[in-house]
Order: sequence, then C-alpha cells, then structure tokens
Amino acid sequence: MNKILVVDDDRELRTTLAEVLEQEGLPAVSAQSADDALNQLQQESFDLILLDLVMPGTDGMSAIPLIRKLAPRSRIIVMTAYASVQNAVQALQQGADDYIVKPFKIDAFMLTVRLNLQKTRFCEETEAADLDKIFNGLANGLRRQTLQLLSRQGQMRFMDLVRALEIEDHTKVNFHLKVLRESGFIDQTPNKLYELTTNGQRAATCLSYICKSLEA
Amino acid sequence: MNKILVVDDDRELRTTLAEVLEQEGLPAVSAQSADDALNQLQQESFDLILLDLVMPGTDGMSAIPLIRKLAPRSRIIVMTAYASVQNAVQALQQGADDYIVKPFKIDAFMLTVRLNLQKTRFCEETEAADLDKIFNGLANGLRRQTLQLLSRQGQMRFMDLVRALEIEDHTKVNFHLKVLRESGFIDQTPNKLYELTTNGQRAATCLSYICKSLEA
DNA sequence: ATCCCTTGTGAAGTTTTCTTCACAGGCTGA
DNA sequence: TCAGCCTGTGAAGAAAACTTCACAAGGGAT
Repeated sequence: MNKILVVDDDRELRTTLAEVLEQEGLPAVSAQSADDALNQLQQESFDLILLDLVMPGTDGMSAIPLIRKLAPRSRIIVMTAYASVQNAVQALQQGADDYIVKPFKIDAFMLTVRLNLQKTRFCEETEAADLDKIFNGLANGLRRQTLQLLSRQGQMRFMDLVRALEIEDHTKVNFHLKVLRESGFIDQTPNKLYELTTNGQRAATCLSYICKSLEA
Repeated sequence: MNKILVVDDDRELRTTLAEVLEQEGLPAVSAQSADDALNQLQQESFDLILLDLVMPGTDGMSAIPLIRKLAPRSRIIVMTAYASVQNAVQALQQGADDYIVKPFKIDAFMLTVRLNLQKTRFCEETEAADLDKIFNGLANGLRRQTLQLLSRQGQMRFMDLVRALEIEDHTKVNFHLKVLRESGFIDQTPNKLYELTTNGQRAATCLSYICKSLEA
C-alpha cells in the first residue's frame, strides 16, 4: 500500500526524498527521468507520483499525459520552482492532481504527500460505497424536487411536502423519502419534521448551482 | 469578480496579505476574527477565503463549517503552521479546499491563490443540458469511471477502456457505452476512438465538482 | 489461410427501482 | 366517541436498468 514514485533528474534530491519517505514508512522508488518513470509504471503501480517538471529528455509537463495513460488512478504531484504560476496551472490542466513549490522544507513536503495519500484513500472509499447512493439519490426528479424544497424551507412536515410536490399518492412520496434517508440526504427530527443532513445540503447546493447555470 | 476575504488575528499579516492581493489586482477584505468573518459573509460573498487556523475566540477549525454554511461555493484556504499534518487533514475534512503552510513566501502564497481562483472559474463553466440525463448518466459507477477515464485520457480505444476499467466482460462495457452515447455524453471518431462530447465534458466536470464537495 | 484480437449486436434473464394498493395506529377536533 | 387527517408499513406488480450469453464481421500477424 501507499507506494510512491519519485521522478527527478537531481540524484541527490530524489534519493533524499526516497529516504525520507521510507523513514516515514512509505515505500518509495525513484526514477531519474520521465522515460525511466514510464518504464517503472509499466511494471508496477504507484499510489503517488512525485514529478519534477524540469528534466532533460522528456520533460515533466509532457510526461503527465503519458503517465496518466499508464496510471489513471495514481495521484500526480508536480514539483515546480515557484517562479512560474503559469506552469503549475498548466500541469494541473494536463492532469496533475497537486503541486509543491521548490525549494520546500521536508515538513511541507511530507504534509503534501500525506494529504494526497489521504485523498486517494478517501476517493477509493467514496467511489465504492457512497457515490452510487448519492447519484442514485439525485437521479430521480421527485427526489431532486424534495431536496430543493427542503433546502428552501428548512424543515417540513410529511403531508406539506406531499402537497408541495403535487403528488396525489402520499405513499409514493414516502418511498422516495425513504430512499433519500437511506442515502443520508435527509433525516427526521423527533417531532417527525423532515430536514436536510449536511450531505443533503451539499447535494442541494450542487443542484441549485446546476439549475442556475441552466437558466442562464 | 475574484473577491477575497483574509481572516487572521495578526493585524500585520492580514493587512500585508490584503495589500499584496490588491497590488495583483485582486480586491481583498480582511477580518480579524472568525466571528468578524462570519459577519462579513452575511453581507457580501467572496470567491476565496483565506483562513488562519489559530485565532482567539472562535478558532479557524470550528469556523470552517459555519463559513461553509454561509458561503457554500467559496473556496476556503486554511493557513496552517507546518507543524501539524493532522490539523491540515482535519481542516480539509471539515470543508476547506486547500491549505498553505506558514510561514510562506509571497510567491508561493500568490501561486496558491491563483490556482484556487482558477479552480473556481473552472467550476463556473459547468452548464448542464438536462438534469435527468446527467444524473442518470452519473448514477452508475462504471459510467462514472468511464467518464473520468475519458476526461483524463482524451480518446480511448474500446478494449483499452475495458482493460482500464478491469471488467472481464466487454459486452457489459459496451452496454454502458451505449447508454453514455444515447445520453449524448460520448461519441466515436471515424477510427472508432471513444471521446467525450461537450456535454460529456460538462458531466465529467459536474462529477468532479460533486466529488470535491463530498470530500469536504 | 488461419488464428486471434477488436468491436460489436441482439436476445434472454436477473436485479433494482418505482408505482400502486390495502391497511393501520395515533392524534385532533367536534 | 367518532370522523378524519397525518404518518406511516408491507406486499405485489410494472417498468427500467443491468448482466450474461451466443454469435459474428473485420483486420492484422504469421
């Protein structure tokens, strides 16, 4: 788990970084060029790839899409001299996930590494378990209306909701409320009022955002 | 456009930062405490909020969810002393979007600011065609992975896609590709390469937007 | 030519999601 | 107390979504 690939033409830097990572219990492999890195990637996979932008041979920037092709799931952190905002933006647009400004302190470096590993873990968990429920929750028109209503009104009683939605059969609404509850978008106060959970608020925000851009 | 709120109890730092931002053509307002910031947010909205974690009164960490409530679409960057990885991770989990390690150089600071503004702009580009179609397209894990893959890779051949998805039965992938095609998310080049349509790119953006807001 | 990989199609079957209906306990106001 | 509304549950059927299987045309390499 948590394998890391360090790509830098500066021998001293890349070995230092690899050592630091190993000391922190993170298995690290180093590569001296983009091509070297691409070879490594064909043989094994890494969770994190630290990539220098300025290198002889294939440079880091052009390597990003190639790396992405071989390792679509890895996180790519580019290491950039802080002169160039432009460069860093471009790298992210090419498919990098994060950047770290050179020269950096080891602490800052480890912070970036840890946070990005954290994100890979989170992505994996979310991807498997929750996202299905979440998108399933939003995939239905009635449920979307419900979220928007609750977002506007705060709390609502069941039958008020049914009437606001203009649905004749209240059990149909009930069904969808159950789905929303199981998706973690809504819950009920002790006195039976329905309200959005934190996740539900996020979903509603996202929805209103999308709707707004539709109107424009 | 691009309004920024600087929240720090250190008077000198926050005025310095605000001045630097103004010099770069970015309108900045400063707040001396979390409560002060929350008041500001009730009156006007900001694209970016720079938030110190350590402050007297309501501390930055507990302020994050409150800020999120008032400004769900702003980007929050926490400023953290680089001692504590734990803190930064926690801040991101609370709903922050990025972090910058104190002390920082002005160049590194501006880089972070610029990149995050870039990201807000990217989010705003999203325009949806049809909500049902989009959410239905996104309601399936395989289709989400496909969109993300194509978003990263640009164009892919069928079997490469199948292998990247690690699905044994290619006809299953075919089914979902058909759904995506019928939803108008992908199409095929004359030489059979699959690629995202404009709508597909929007959907992929929407997807990453939702994922990001869920990460918080 | 032959073999194998690519890129499909279509139908049948399975699973999930959605709708409808029958029913029921609790509370409220007359 | 009784009628009537509120807030549900559960089962059954319909519809949609998804998976699996059988098969096949075309292209490329040996």
